[in-house]
Amino acid sequence: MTSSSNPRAIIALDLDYFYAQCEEVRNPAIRDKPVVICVYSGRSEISGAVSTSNYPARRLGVRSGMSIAFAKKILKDNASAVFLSIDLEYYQSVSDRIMDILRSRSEKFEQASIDEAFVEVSSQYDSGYLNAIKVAKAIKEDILSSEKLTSSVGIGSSKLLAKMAADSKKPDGFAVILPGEERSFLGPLPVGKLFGVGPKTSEKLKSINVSTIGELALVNEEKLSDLFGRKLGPSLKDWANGRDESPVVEKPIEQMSRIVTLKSDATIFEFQDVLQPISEDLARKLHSSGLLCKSIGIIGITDALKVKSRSKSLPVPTESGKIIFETASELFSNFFEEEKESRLRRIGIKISDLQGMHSKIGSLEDYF
DNA sequence: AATACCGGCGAGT
DNA sequence: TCATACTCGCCGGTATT
Repeated sequence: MTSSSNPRAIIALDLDYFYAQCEEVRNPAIRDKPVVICVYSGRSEISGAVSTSNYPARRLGVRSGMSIAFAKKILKDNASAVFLSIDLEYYQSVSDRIMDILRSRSEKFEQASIDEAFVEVSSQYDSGYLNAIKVAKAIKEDILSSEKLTSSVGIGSSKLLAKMAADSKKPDGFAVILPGEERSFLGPLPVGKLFGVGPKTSEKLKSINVSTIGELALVNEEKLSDLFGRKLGPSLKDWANGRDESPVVEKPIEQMSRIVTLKSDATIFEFQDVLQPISEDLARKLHSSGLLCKSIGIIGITDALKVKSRSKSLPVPTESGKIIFETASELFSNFFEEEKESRLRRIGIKISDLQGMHSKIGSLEDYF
């Protein structure tokens, strides 16, 4: 018995410069001006980082992740530039409305982030993706009419291809990679454009003379495994060849975290006031999702910006803010005992091993 | 020998 | 220039069973 099936038809949707565009919709007067969305850390008047910006700001050199100070410097002669503090709740409410509509209308849907989603329309497959194109255009127009937001969409035979298609034409873009065109689309692109390949991986690939995705596609698999590990190595080769079987499926929440920047770096455990509210926050979020956590961790970012972490799995899953707080406190005390010289700039709590409230896991010994 | 746990790293939005 | 707040996946090492 042989079986064959059509390629999948997947639409990737990406809301353009999402946070900044939400602000443009809320206040149309700032449209066409450089708009910078800032995460102020509270250490000084302007300390903090740029979350994102609109295209006028980007054209002048503003980038995600740069310091607010640097963005202000770049825009210092631009009287019209607008710096706004991030308002995540507002963007989340806009996102929720859009995602709920898409989810309710799709047979297969996956929200990938606050501003990205996949819709699969394989069931009405045609070789020119005419149906997928029609659906994608309808989605774009829906979002434009209901929320006044532009978006970029890509269509391809996998999530990877659809996503990279969407990325290739931004903003307000529309790109289709037909089945069979995968390699010719990917081949000429620099490896850094491949989803999952960031600066570190690019650097390593450069060291073995691989600079394009087409070159990566030809590298010996064992060599990639040696360099990048048994999972990532083979995946890189697959992706570079346009192979990606990952399904369009909504993923359950796996972890939640909260982290804050301290007013000044700390060398001892003295953060009850900081940990208390974020513990309660996490407990509330857990409870509202109907989940329990089985492991609790702390995150610290040192003055040298190195990430430190400690974690502990619990004997019994919890949703208690008190237990989250007490466990995190204990982990921080232990951490500073082990690393007396550490100065922490940012601290946070991560809860993971999330499970449904009524999942029956474990044996009798867990209860007695 | 398999599985679980732990801390670190990399990547993405 | 001076560096946020999240999420996810994977790695190697070690402990547990």
